[in-house]
Amino acid sequence: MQIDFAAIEKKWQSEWEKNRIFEADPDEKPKFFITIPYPYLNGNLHAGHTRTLTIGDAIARYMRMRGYNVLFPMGFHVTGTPIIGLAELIAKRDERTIEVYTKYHDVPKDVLLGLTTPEKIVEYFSNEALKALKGIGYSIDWRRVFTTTDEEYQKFIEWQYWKLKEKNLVVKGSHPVRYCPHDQNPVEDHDLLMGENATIVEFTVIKFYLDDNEKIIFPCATLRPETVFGVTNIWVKPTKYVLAKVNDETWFVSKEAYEKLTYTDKKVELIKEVDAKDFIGKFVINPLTKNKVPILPAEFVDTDNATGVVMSVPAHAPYDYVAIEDLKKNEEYLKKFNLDKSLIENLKPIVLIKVEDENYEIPAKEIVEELEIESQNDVEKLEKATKVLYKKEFHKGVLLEITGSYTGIKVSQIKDRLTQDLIEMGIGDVFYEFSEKPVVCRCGTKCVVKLVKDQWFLNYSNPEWKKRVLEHLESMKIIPDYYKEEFRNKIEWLKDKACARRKGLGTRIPWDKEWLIESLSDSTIYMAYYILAKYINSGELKAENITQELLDYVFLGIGDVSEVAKSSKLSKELVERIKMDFEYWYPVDLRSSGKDLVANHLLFFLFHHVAIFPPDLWPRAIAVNGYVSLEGKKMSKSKGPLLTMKRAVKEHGADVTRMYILYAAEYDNDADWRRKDVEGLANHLRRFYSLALEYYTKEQKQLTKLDKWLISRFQRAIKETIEAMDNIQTRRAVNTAFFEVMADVRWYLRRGGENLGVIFDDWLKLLAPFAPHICEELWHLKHDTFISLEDYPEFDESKIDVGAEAIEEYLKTLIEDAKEILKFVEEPKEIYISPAEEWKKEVVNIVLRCNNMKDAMKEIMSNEKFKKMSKEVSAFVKRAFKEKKDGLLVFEINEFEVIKENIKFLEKELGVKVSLDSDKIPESKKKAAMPGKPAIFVI
RNA sequence: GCGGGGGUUGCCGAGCUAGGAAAAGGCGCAGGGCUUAAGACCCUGUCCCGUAGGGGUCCGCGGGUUCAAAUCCCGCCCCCCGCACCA
Repeated sequence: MQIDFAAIEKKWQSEWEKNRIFEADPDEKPKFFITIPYPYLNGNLHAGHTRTLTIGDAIARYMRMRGYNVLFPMGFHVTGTPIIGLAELIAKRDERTIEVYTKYHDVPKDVLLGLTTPEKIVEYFSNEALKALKGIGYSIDWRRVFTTTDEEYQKFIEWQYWKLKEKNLVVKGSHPVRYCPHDQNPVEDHDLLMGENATIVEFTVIKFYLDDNEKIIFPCATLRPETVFGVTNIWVKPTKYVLAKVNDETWFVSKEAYEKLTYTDKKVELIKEVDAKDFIGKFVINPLTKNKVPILPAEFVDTDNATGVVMSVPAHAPYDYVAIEDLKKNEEYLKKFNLDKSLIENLKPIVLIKVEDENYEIPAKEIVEELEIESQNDVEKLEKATKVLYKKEFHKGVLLEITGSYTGIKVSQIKDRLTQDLIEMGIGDVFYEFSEKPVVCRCGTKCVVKLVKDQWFLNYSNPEWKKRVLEHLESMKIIPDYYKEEFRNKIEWLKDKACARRKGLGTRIPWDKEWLIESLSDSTIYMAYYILAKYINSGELKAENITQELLDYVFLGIGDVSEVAKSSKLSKELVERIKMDFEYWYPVDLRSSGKDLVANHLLFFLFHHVAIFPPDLWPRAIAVNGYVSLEGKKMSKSKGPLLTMKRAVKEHGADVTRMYILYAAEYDNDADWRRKDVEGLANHLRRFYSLALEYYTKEQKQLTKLDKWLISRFQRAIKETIEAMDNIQTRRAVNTAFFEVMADVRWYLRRGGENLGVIFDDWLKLLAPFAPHICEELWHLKHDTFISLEDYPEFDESKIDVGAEAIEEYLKTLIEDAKEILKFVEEPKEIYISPAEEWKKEVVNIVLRCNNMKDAMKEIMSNEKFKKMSKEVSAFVKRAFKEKKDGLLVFEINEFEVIKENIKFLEKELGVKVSLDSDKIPESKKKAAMPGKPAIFVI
């Protein structure tokens, strides 16, 4: 049947808008404030947005029908660099960009070419987004829309930053970034030619002093500073190094290290190039133990890794152990450096870590021997030995007495503490290095780690702040629940975040105007801004009115109305009204978002709320959903493929698009958009529509047992749908409310049901959150209210009819069994059916007697005749217990009567004459009968 | 490496925290019905064997507990995602 989805959708969208039914203001009902992260507008809204937003809208509509006053607002995010980047690419007529934006974002080429400034892009895409969001029928309160570059919004952001500053949560500091010396810019992943997987690792530098010249420092770099207690010597590569002035010290480092140091916050100056050979054989002092140890040559030293000077810990480092053994064996090499063999022979490994349950003499020695490592050239095995040993010691190792005050500390917990101590003592430092190399910029230049100085940071590492966030997390609802653990881990992992930028759209840091506030940091508590936005859009509130005092008062209750009104040049009444709005709507009851925002936005969302607002205004719940792929392929905004929201709606209709995306996947699972499946769903909806036309307005007849079955089954669907929606399981909800009910409807019609209309009022309501337009249209066949504002159906236990359900179940199995038998009979003439009353009583009695299935099964299974059919019996007993729990043991149904009453139906289904004459059934067949499974005999 | 999730029938996916028949629902495929026809719709089948409702196999792999395990316990293999200054 042809249905003009588009016309129906347009009609109701305009009705909703005209009647302002989604504009939410405080009232006496309980409130529900749901927000979805505003989309970033460097392109059109796509299927990914569609998923997150449709889930949000379905929840909003559901909660509204459940009796809540629901606020579902939306804004647009445009701060940051990508929009500027896009404007530049369009201005440059970048071919790839033009292709992607015309082909995938559906921007007409002539329009696209005009989008050469960030402002034009923002204007264009926000208009498009608005059209898309309205065209899919989201129940958004559009009076509150805004864009993050609005002057008023910037006032709000400034306020937020002042609050953080007051609490000392924005601090100055330095941080290491990947940096391209040629471009003189930090590099992001997509700017890299090589080394995308490299991370920045922090080496601890320990300053060994040259014995005969205390001014020269050998800065040994290590990832395991605790091994400083086991140093027997230090290694340098026999090649050219340099002496450099680093701050006020003289360091001996590799040439590469010198280069790298120039990008740090240290003052660095080259003194001269030196030959490492001139230092080999000399001694340095271990600054912590004061031990005097020799400088020795080693070929394995990589001058391009950290300082190019390393400590040797033969007890715990396989490389060091082997290198020393190599030296002992190679007299010629020793001679070359004028080294005395006895010096080497006297190097005794110093063990400083004990691994629980193991009794190694010298761990490195043992593993080297175990793996039969011959020399330091055996790199592959050495890497393996190192990895195995380090891992074991890191996880299970404990420091021995030799480490003095660190005795007993776990290796896994020592690094940061010891490094900190060393720095405080003036004998330590840190050196940042890439975890893998090379790291090369797109321009071909090798990247370095640069320490950006004097930057503003959000002090997320602040333990007090973290603690409060963690505590709040425990009281929140996180959906799905295992993401709570994920959040816990991420909160602990979160470090200080640089929050200032040179480039991009955004708000300037109010006390340091040369910096822009980084765009993730300006979108943390903006849900509060939706309250203001209504008044801003109505013209009652202007940028100049939005003073610090006003926001302090509205959001935090600080200050006095009269003064606030005066300073903000607003009426007292308006100030109070805004404040009351805020107090009514806040906190956010649910933030529903894509899973990509867990480790960033959602985290910051929590941190900033905890920092700025009192505990009763902290968010209550977070829900996380997965991505959408297209025909199995990952979508990409910048490369394609991409399906825009508008296109999906245009091609398939809003309701089909919504329902498909809600049904395609649950929670954080990814959904796949498959055109064929979408069309299949459209058919289902058409079928639903025509069923409604046929039965909804039809006059009802007297209710039969079958009708009661339908009603009973439908009650179960209501219950499960509500349960699913309360858990934000839209897939389960649609599956139940639509597909499973549909399956029951099919059976109902097949059984000759005529009163399908009895469930339709409720069925339409049940489906309204998912397919609101169609439901609204059909609802109006009989009503003149908005279904969107009706009460959601409630589970009514009194309508459950276990007896009716048992009958239909019974008939289904009976038909199934009979058909199974009929397969084997060539020309069936008649089928005899006879219930097994005796066995049934026996089993039912046991079930009634026993408290649980386990005991019942034990008893039943002790009977040989049941044991033979353990599968069938257990199934029956399981059902019996379920029914027993539901209050009635429906297997009390009179099978004989049921068959008798439905004999016509059975004959129609089976295509043969059905008879209830048990005398005609041979004993052998009667034996196969079970409770609920009558004896069947075909002639 | 660390952390989170997961491996179920041709596919997508329930079920797995309360152990109880090859295991919901959707898709696909095959056959049949309806229809002038197509589409839609309805029915049946879709692990293997079977001329009586049965038997066998089965939920990543290997063990164990139990009358009974996809579900509980132990060991192993494999896959996906995050690890940041980017929205």
